[in-house]
Amino acid sequence: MKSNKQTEILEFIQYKIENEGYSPSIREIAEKVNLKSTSSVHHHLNNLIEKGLLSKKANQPRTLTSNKIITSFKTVPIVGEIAAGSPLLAEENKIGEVSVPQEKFNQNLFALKINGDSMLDAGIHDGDIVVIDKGVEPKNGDIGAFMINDTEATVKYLDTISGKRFLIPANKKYNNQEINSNIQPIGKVVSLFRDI
Amino acid sequence: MKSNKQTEILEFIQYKIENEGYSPSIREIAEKVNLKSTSSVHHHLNNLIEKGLLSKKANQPRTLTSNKIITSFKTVPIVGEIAAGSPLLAEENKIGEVSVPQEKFNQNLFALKINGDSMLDAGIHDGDIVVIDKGVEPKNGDIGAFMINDTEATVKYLDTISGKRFLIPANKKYNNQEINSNIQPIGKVVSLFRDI
DNA sequence: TTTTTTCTCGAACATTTGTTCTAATTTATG
DNA sequence: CATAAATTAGAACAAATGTTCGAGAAAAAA
Repeated sequence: MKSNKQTEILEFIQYKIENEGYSPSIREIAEKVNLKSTSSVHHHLNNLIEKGLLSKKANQPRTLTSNKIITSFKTVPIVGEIAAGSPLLAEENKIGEVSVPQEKFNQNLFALKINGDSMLDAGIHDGDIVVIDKGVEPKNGDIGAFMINDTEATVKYLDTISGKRFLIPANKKYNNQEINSNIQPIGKVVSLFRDI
Repeated sequence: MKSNKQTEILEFIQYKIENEGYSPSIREIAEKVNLKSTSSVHHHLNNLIEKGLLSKKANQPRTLTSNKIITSFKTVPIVGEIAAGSPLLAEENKIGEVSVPQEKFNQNLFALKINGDSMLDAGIHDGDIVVIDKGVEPKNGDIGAFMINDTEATVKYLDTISGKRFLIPANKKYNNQEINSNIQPIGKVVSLFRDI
């Protein structure tokens, strides 16, 4: 009962773009939603654009784009958790790609493939892919990625215990590691992907 | 002997579609690749279409589509883990969308938002999104999604214990549940997404 | 009811665009 | 070199499209 003309139009545009690969024309929209005049559609389109749901180029046919939250994706490189010697993000260390929604994409993202079970109790398994934002410095309680001795990348909790800062694994099999000058934060872990 | 101009055109079209959301016009292509005449572009486009690299609708502006396989992502609907009464995949129960790589996409995928900690020891947390393949029946040892009494959807391990089949949570706080006629398998859990 | 707002229609117009044709130019081929 | 093929240019045209305007119809508000 909630489907008014504008959501009908919006859905048709999205359907058309997704399935045909290009935007419908105003006349195609008019026919689809049973409007006899192109100006009626035009009116609704302007309304949808004002609401921020659509974009279009003036005077250019079939340039409607939906501002749906999840429209496009960007790929970020995946590197292995342990990089020996060479720079972590060097092209040689790239082992794949993972995609993240555009809305959370920025130039500071990359992904790390987890090696081992040191974060098991945080629900991060061996082989999982975590996405790291290099632009966000991990704070106490955060899960972050850290570079150790410029040779090894690792993912751990960060926290302060009696005045000292530690890398804290989420697995009792491993010990805390106090942060010293050999440990540099890379960024904060922001999402996780797993193939089961 | 492949024309450099044509790959230039093809790449511009793909770039434009990916970044602007719609196809370029012939004149826009001409300007971009330094051709002074629309007919020159027209000629190359027909050539690319003949090679099967492009498609377009006759006499319709900006309807070029690239036949490259990299549309790469499809969205699958997310529903909440507990759906009371109404069909699980009904439009009203949809609470979002998640994207999966095209190579693993098929019509049988949907996503479920995890509610609760019953699979905590399997690294599946409250709020995680799991992707389910309805076309794959979960086998012993698999993590599957199941419908209970046609009213509740749940994610559990499936396994056989002394001849009987059970839904097995990954958390000692919860008990196994023997499978009876009220429990129907929905599909197998194939991937997991988490925002941290 | 009256008034106001929203929606719709029809027509006309200007722009953008795809298409076609011929000829010039360049590039390959013998 | 001469010839053929491919590429490009220019112009003109027809079609598709977005835009605007005025007026009527429908719905909502007062």
